[in-house]
Amino acid sequence: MTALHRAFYARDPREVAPELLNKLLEHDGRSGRIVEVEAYVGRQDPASHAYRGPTKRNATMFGPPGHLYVYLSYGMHWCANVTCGDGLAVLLRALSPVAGIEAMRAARSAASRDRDLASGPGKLTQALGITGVLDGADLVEPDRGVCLVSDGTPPPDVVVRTPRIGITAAAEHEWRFYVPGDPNVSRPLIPRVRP
DNA sequence: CCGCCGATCTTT
DNA sequence: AAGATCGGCGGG
Repeated sequence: MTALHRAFYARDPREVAPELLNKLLEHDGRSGRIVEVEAYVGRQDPASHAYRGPTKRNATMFGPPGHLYVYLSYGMHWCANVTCGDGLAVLLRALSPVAGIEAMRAARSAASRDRDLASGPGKLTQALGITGVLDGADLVEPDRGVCLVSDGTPPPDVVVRTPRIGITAAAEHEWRFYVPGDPNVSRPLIPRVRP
């Protein structure tokens, strides 16, 4: 494990998550700036895939940190996480497109505006061409064409924090983080509570 | 703009 | 049977 991997290792994903904001995710000539993430706190988090311990699906979450955990959501959308070791992970929820935008438009025919290209966890994998074959890829010392880098832009001084989207268990925790004012964020506001 | 609903398939 | 989602459709 390198020093860069150690930046993720066994660290609380609630700390790692805001630090990932403004980093770049690159794949296949396309890249986007990370503008929205959520922390999943492993065995102690009922909303995490790792809550019940290691399984075939979540094996990558229990592998080395700084790797990509990809899973199929609702039978049709791929979602991507950065692993932090020991079942801990950060879900990548939205990107601001930076390079390869034409390729993203081609991959995202449903997007009528560029702000819809990667404004959700399933959309961003589609925009970058990330699928389950990349599950387990090393993001720090890239081995399969997908990587996480910084272009020197630090995380924002102020980060918006809200409850996580689309979960029912442990919904009370504010473990979603996003860049204020960014038009690519999946849902700018705090999700409404159903009566 | 907002809310509802179906698609699709893996996991429990 | 539910799920870390998305997009099309209808209504306001």
